[in-house]
Amino acid sequence: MKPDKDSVISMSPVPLYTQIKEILRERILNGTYQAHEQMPSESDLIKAFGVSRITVRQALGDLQKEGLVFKIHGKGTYVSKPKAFQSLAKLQGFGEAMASMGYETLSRVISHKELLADKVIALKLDVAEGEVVAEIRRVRYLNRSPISLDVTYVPKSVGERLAKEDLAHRDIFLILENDYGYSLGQAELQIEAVLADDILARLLQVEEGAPILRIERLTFTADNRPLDYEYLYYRGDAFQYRLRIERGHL
Amino acid sequence: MKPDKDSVISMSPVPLYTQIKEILRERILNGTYQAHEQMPSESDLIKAFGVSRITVRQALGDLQKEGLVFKIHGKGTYVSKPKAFQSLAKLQGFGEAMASMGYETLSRVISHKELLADKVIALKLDVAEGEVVAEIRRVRYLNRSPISLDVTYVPKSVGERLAKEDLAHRDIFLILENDYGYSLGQAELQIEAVLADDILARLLQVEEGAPILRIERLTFTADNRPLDYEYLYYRGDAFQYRLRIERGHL
DNA sequence: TGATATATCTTGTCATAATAAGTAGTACCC
DNA sequence: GGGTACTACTTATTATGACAAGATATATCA
Repeated sequence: MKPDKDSVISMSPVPLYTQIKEILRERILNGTYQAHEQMPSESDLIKAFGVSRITVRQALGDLQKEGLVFKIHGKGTYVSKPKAFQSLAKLQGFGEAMASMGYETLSRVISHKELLADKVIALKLDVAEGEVVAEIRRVRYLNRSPISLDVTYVPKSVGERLAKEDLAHRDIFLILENDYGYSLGQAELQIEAVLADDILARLLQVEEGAPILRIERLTFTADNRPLDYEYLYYRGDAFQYRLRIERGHL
Repeated sequence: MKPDKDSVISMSPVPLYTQIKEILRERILNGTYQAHEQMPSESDLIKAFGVSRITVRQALGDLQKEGLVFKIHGKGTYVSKPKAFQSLAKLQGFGEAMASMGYETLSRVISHKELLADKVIALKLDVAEGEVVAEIRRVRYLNRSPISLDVTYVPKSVGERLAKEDLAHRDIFLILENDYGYSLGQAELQIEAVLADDILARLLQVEEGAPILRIERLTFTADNRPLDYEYLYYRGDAFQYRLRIERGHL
């Protein structure tokens, strides 16, 4: 029944439209579809993948939301300029964001321990002060250069499970979502500029006193419970945080 | 054939799912559907509006993207906590943001001139390279302490009008919206950490080499034309940029 | 009683199909 | 030659129908 054309694995638990989306994303990133004007029409894709229109449209619609393509009514679907002004206020892990732009990242876990929540962490994670929480420190690399130090706090139970995961290659966000079934919702960010102290300087291979982008991020599940509290220290010279925000109407 | 139940105007040029989305949004805002657990099921909405499931799902999906509702597979669709949390990544000027927190701000215009757009500015403001644009430099104070240097680029015509305004006490955003009738839409932000050079150090009364939060902001009107391009240099020790973002699902 | 099975809610995914509407090229008529 | 109408593309919208899968309460059986 299911014509497995073009390497779509229909028995996979991953939705068809997601598989197609990933295939198309790959083709955009590797240049099969060049910027501007490209992309086969919906009916071409229907024939190529042997799926229905609704599936193709959902895949293309998702890519459009991610900013990789845009559509013009009556003309077709086009590949966006790789300009990278994507990530419109989208909550992404570092690895996710880089991977979606075609970069490879690596993390090095420098510590993973349990400690007692202080007042701030208890408040943020909505646990009692003194309760045990997990702290994970990772240095993240992009093209072998250190980019950031991530200090992550999660509830004890989550931390225990994460201890068994391959944090060097996988994003915590993706593990939480795909493996643990958490549905991530909003996040609160707080951004400021600081100077590198000796520890940061050593880990990120910059001079002491170099500019550091310090981001505090509290991530909530879809039902608004805090799940993940992080301090991210980005090298100021190597990373820019881009986002798109809207003027609040409503 | 089209059962115009519940005031859906089927002959309108507005898509059905958009009409339904607006009706549901209205009900969420006016409290017909209260926070958490509410929202009729999809089949209820199908019967109530007399439309197909795909239409209801598109309406709910859009509302989910806007953050007003969230879904739980197998359980239902829920209204997100409204109020305060709704201001996810709201675009506002510095003065606005501070005023809403009860602080008073003051700006000092240190220069206001016209110049020829270089390549970057021309690209951002979507004008021809070499075209005349206005540049406004302001130092912003909070409690008599300098907080930021704002370098603003706007088209020549807007700059000429702004020259007559009281920029010391009024936000450019508010002038554009309230006096000039522009409707502001999205903005693209780019945030990075830099070190203060001698000019910044003098203007912001910090040491040379102090951490500076550098924000590049391109603001669009509601119909997506670039209107205002700014570089904002915030003192790292005196300001934090807070926002709330969402995880893009669907 | 307690564990299991079942029925029935819900949302998620996918197929097929019809009509509308925007775009652009072509053929036709004046 | 130039304007108009037609046609053949495209995406946009909506409908109907089916089955999958998560959640939950109920009923059943050991």
